[in-house]
Amino acid sequence: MADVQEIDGAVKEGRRERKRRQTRERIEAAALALFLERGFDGTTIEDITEAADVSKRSFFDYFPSKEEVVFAWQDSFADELADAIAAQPEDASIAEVIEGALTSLLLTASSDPQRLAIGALIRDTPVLRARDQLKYTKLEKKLTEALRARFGDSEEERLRLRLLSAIVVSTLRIGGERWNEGAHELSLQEFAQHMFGELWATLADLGALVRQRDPNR
Amino acid sequence: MADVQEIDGAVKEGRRERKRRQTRERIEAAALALFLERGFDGTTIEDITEAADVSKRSFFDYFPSKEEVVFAWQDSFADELADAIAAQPEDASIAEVIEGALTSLLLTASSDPQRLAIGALIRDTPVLRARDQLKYTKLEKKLTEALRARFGDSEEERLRLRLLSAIVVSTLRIGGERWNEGAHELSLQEFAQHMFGELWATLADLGALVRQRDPNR
DNA sequence: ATTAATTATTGCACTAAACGCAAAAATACA
DNA sequence: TGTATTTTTGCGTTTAGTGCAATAATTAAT
Repeated sequence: MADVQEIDGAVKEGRRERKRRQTRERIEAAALALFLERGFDGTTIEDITEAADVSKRSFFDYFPSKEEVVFAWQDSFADELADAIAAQPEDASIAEVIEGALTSLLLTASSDPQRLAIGALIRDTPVLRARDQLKYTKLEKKLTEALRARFGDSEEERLRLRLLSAIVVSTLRIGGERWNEGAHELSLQEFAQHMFGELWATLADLGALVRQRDPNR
Repeated sequence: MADVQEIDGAVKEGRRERKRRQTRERIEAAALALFLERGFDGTTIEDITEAADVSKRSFFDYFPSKEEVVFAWQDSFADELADAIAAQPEDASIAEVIEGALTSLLLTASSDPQRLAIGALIRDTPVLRARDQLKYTKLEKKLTEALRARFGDSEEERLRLRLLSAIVVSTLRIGGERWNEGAHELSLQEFAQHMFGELWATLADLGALVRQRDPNR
């Protein structure tokens, strides 16, 4: 009764870590399934712990709150962004780097049905929607770091890159809202292209306007 | 015992409305005083209702949650923004309108010690900080509306103005963060001027960059 | 293998937010 | 004055989240 397979498997992960990871995954899976079925507010923590077969108290040993179960995964998105930025061609301009990285990231994310389902869940749950804003904050931070790493980190550039990051993340957010408002004749890729087109055009127009009024900057 | 003064006072506001308003104000005042004294989390709703001398249950008849007491007032900020936009000179460019309106709004807001205190409270209370993000959403919406009212509302312009609003609100947010990071040798007015200067310059640079790569837009 | 030290899991009691409901109090109105 | 309406309250209930101490599982040491 005491002997289990010790043969293959990860050499680094002891029984403790493995079980902990499994339990965490079990809670997460049970929670998401229930959320999608009955809604976030319609699911109590007890429902989750019963489905995952752990005590109510243990839930809080894995997640600090009910909301965190929904958002735990999404830190990875910001990290993927940093990778995507670094993966852009050497000779690309800053605008091209951003557009390229974001587009490829979007296409990847949108092909994951789980993510789409969670996105829908967040969209029609007010509490989650509020919390979701944090995602953009994180994204903005990561983007700023990634741009600094690639395009310089001088004191003068710092604020500029931060503003640029905020602009890009806002575009992403607004694009997301528009996309989810329905009625897309365009593919996601075309849509993204269109959004970036509008963004760059807006910047160019405003830039020209300001330069014209105040030429010596 | 039944006769109270009915002489002067508002003719439109009956005793009912007046008392209700007074109670609401009493709760609000008591809550804010306690929050500032003991912190948001360190204050229970019972503390508030005792100080305001109403039942615990009545609290929820006036405010849907503890947080709302803090944020109830701040809807007015977005409305003031709309007014400030409308009040800008006729011949001002869109950039000038925005910079003018926001600057005057900022100066007004920063001279209200109550607002500053609440701002500080929000800043060092995580729950409130998360909720505070909604302010920017509202601001963005209002700004978009105000700009549309002033600069046209064609289908092509809609997205552009929405992007611009997001950009401006982001600048406001980032500026606020920078300002609160401390060490200001500049006055608030100078600081705002500097932030907008950086914003317009960033837009102009990016605009030029994009036009140069893709001249026919 | 037995024992000792860590770490994970659980049960239980507790605080606090928020909601529903129906009784009681205050106010308006005729 | 009496009656209808609205406000306030008390009470019970649900649920999220915490603290603590006991128990169980795992790892490491002898």
